[in-house]
Amino acid sequence: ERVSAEIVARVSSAAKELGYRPNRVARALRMDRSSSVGLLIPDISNPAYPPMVRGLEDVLRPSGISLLLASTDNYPQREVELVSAMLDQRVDGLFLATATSKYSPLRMLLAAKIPIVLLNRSMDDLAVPLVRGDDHKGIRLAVQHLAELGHRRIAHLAGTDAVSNGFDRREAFIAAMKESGLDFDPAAVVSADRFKGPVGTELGAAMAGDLLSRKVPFTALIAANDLLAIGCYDVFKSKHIRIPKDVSIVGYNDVAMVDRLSPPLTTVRHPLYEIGVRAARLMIERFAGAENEAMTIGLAATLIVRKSTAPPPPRAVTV
Amino acid sequence: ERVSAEIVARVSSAAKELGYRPNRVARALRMDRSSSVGLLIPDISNPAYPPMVRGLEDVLRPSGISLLLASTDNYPQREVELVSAMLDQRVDGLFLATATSKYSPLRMLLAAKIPIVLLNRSMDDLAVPLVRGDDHKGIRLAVQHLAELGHRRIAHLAGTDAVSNGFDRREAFIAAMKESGLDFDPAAVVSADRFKGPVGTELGAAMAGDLLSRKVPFTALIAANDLLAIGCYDVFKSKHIRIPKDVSIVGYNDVAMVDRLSPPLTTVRHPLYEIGVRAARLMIERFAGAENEAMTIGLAATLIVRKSTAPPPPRAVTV
DNA sequence: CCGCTCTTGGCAATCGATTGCCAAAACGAC
DNA sequence: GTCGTTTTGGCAATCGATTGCCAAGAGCGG
Repeated sequence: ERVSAEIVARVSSAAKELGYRPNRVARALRMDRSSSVGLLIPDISNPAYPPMVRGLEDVLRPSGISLLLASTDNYPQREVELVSAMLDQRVDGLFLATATSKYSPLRMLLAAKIPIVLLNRSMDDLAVPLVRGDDHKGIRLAVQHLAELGHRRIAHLAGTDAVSNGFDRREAFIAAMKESGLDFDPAAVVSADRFKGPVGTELGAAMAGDLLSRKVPFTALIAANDLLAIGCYDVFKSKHIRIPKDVSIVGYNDVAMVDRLSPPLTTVRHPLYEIGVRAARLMIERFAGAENEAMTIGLAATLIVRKSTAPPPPRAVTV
Repeated sequence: ERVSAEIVARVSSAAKELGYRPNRVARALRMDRSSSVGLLIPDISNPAYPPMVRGLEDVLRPSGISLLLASTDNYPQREVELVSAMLDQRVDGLFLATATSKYSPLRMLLAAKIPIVLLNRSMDDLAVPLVRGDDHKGIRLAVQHLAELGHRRIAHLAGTDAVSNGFDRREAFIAAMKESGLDFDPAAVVSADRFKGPVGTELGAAMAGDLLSRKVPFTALIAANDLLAIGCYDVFKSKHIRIPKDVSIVGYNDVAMVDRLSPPLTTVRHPLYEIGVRAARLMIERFAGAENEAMTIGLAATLIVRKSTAPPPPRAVTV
């Protein structure tokens, strides 16, 4: 700033010749800024997360910020341990894609005043920026699409209530059903909370089995996410229920490869990559001094119509 | 060690009461050990990598080692930048799933004496431990399976020569063809090097199109990885070539969801998760003082037979 | 030539934990 | 009670970069 250009050039060329590279650990200690951020996700093997991670990476890299990744498998205890470790490591910020709506033991740790950005899932009563997809709109699009095809009895495989996504999508489902004047039957909603174990196709299969055992009539089904929808494919196929001839299925997220299932899955496109991008930008703005405490960014959801939805058969399945 | 148990208890309880947590940055500076490691992969969105990352995570977490993740998209320059950044950050070790066989500008950086473990891809003339799947065996299993079904003319969609996997699988393919006494035709091998752009289904489609344009007869095809195989599905379907009736297809890796394609893909199971696990163990042993410099761990490959392979049709496709 | 401002170079403190050393205190044995 | 050993508390240096301060030197106008 106040040194001559010549000196600057001389010093930096000398530095280059000597191959000098500043020790970021020492700098981090002195400045109390590590230029690294932490990211907690449920499971990197769940196909919904890699695009989100890429979104974060792509924005953070140009800023020279490195990313510490960890999977929690939705275990609160592990989450606390991992957050503690990251805090001890003095990350400059924390991205959480693992938030639960109600009380989380994390709260205590989050009292630490490092910037936090929530991805996808919100936490009640916590003034923290959040980037999410528009679940209400997404579900409404799905319901409307099915209604237009002529479906009146639609079932829903709902995610956990503890997670805002699961809760919101179920609420949205109920609202959209009434809005569209369809026959909403509480018994046609199966909640993941009735089961245990990891979210995945097996869970979807178990839930679909539960739904069938209830004998509630339905001609279409909306799953809270694509993995659950795939579980339905498995169960329906084994029972010789044809998709979409007998039952229409709509997924959620538009995860990789669901366009290649048979039949290709109609699903709501959740902007996973974009969520990562926007979350990272929010964090960087925060680093730059912006006050974005309670800001929520809602990204549009769109319906991707493929081949798993069709007009309903004359008589509803109750097999 | 030489202090009374009572003091130890007193101190640690006091520490707990005060909520004392050691600052890992300061410790890292003093001890020159950060308890973090770096991981470079081509792209976390490529479904082959999440399982590998999980394998690493699952072994590193119990040891309290955190993981810095970065995707290079196979750009050597980005790789150099990311490795530099990680070195500046004083990671204790580096996992590279991005190695290229021949010269890489990375070499210079790797002169730094931090432990390195290569995943999946090897680097010529570099004494660094490597964990890989058995590509020769995997390809041989694929060829033998097709031979047993009665195929004699088999095509191969080969990966880049610059990457050991691509090279090895192609060599293995040629060797296995001769070994099995089949009709090996160099023109039936399409190399990814003839194209540019990211590895993915589009590349596979382009390669399959190239193969078809050559008019070499073949009744089966082995792709160097599942994504390429999926690209073939697209092209063949658009040309009304039926799988497996007209052409049999074998993939490689057994990535998530390929069991749900139509038809479900016969593929070689590459132990992705296990590679991550073993690599992490190698690293930890190294931290503990083990000398495992040039060790290579080869993990078994197995063939997963699904529905994309069948006996050849009476006459070979040359469409 | 003096006094002023602006540039340099140099020096010391700091971040928080680790490490080694030393003195003080406690303990045991003789 | 003395000597030797063990425990304890305390102190200082260190890791490498950042930050502020101060003095020496350069440059300029009066």
